[in-house]
Amino acid sequence: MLFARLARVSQEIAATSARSRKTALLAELFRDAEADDVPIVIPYLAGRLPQGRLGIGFKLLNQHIAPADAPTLTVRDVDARLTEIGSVTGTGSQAERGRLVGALLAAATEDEQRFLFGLLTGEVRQGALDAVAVEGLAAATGAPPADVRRAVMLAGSLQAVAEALLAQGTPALDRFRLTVGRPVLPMLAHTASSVAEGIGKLGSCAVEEKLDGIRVQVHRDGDAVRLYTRTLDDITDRLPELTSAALELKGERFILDGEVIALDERGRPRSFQETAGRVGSRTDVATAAREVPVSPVFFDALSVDGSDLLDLPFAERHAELARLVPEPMRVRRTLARGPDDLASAEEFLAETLRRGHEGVVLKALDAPYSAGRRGASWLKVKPVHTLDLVILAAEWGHGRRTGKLSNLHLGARTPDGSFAMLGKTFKGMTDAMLTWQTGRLRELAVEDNGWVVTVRPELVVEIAYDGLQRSTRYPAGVTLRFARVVRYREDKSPAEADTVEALLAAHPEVTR
DNA sequence: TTCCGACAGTGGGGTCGCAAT
DNA sequence: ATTGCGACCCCACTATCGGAA
Repeated sequence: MLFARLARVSQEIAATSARSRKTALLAELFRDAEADDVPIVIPYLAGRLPQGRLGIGFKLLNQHIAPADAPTLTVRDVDARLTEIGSVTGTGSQAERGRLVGALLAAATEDEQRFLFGLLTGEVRQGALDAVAVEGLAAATGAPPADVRRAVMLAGSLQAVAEALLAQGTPALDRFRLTVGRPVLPMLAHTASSVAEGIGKLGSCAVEEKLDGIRVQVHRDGDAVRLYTRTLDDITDRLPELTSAALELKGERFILDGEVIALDERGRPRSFQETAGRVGSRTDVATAAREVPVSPVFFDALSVDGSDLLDLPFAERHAELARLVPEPMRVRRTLARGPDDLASAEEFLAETLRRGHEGVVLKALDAPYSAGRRGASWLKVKPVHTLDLVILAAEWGHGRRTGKLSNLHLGARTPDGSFAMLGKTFKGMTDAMLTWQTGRLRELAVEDNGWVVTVRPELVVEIAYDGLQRSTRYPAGVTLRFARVVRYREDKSPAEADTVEALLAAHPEVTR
């Protein structure tokens, strides 16, 4: 199959907003793909590269090579060239990669260049990624979409399912079963603004501590233990204490879902940065493990002794978990049997926060484990802080925000009357707000370098954030975690904005 | 007809580790 | 030795489509 066809279809998908049409376009293309093309076409049209890391960044792509007049590249040509580029290592490899990328671009037409650029920068922007590709795959083969979706969750990848399905048809889906040692996409949670709202939606539910660590899926088959992250990366070698913990459990074969977190000697959580640094350390695991030991805390069981628990209600899965895992290694929890238990659930949240944790997750007791989905049966509740900050600058947006000032630089007052930047945010604005702030900020502009527009610090905005964390990037030594805009405060002057001092005082644990 | 679940898009900060300088 | 940068961790929020109610 010609690469140009993918480029054209991707463009057509991007041009329509109807998901049904996107699905139909993908299905037509999948049907026409030869067996050897499938492993390439599927990820490309889901906006991903099968090779993963290639060492090709914006710089290498931005060479302005004259495009070819006529399409000649096949998808297999492109794949082979990218594999070659990814395999170049050693001294001068960046220059060699640049040459190879240039040659590839020169062989591509203008449309193909554009699609390549999107693929390599992860910005395909066609409004269709894995989920729509799954729909297209179902349409192309006549398989029920729900069955395809489930197979993808259990395989942990679209790729494997697509190849089997296109080669062998619907019966191939039966091969994708929950298997110890093969990771499945984890179930995710929605947000609720309060415990009351969450209980209102779920009714009878478990209220569990939300730990600020790294999600981990633990597989044990006899003496073999494997650990996987949320994106199914294998991190077994980095966390030997988790392997030991899994081997101490009574069961021989199981899959557990939980969180790994670094706790201090009093059992209080260390900062997320410390936990993340530990989990990310690969080169000297022994030293890292000595300095920042981590603990597993489990909250779900997906498989025990060969039986698949995914479709069981959470209450039953948890009973299995409790049989297998002793209490200290399970997440703290309480039960709320509906709105009558609201007070005790709120007290549980308060106690959780006193213990230094992030918040709670409410989980419907009757819900199955919806692998890979952000199901509505798990709702996280975290306290939200707000500040009134001053806009110091704004950055021009990309994609659908092109031409709009999008990413705001936020500052807090300092004792000398100037403002210290605390971070940026692009979240929380509606389209109307984007339009309004673009106009307003241009009135306040003192400089525009084409990327950042610096403004007079006169506009006050109310910002919500989840907490404060240490930073080496910003002058106050701290930055806001997950900052988002709540509303503009044109009724407030910059002199009424919040101060760095007050912010630090509100989060003493960060600077201590 | 209205409501709401699921998706894609738009990026944020930090950390690690590799490659280039 | 330092620096640049990609890949992963954590993540919130809005717009939109299309099926459910």
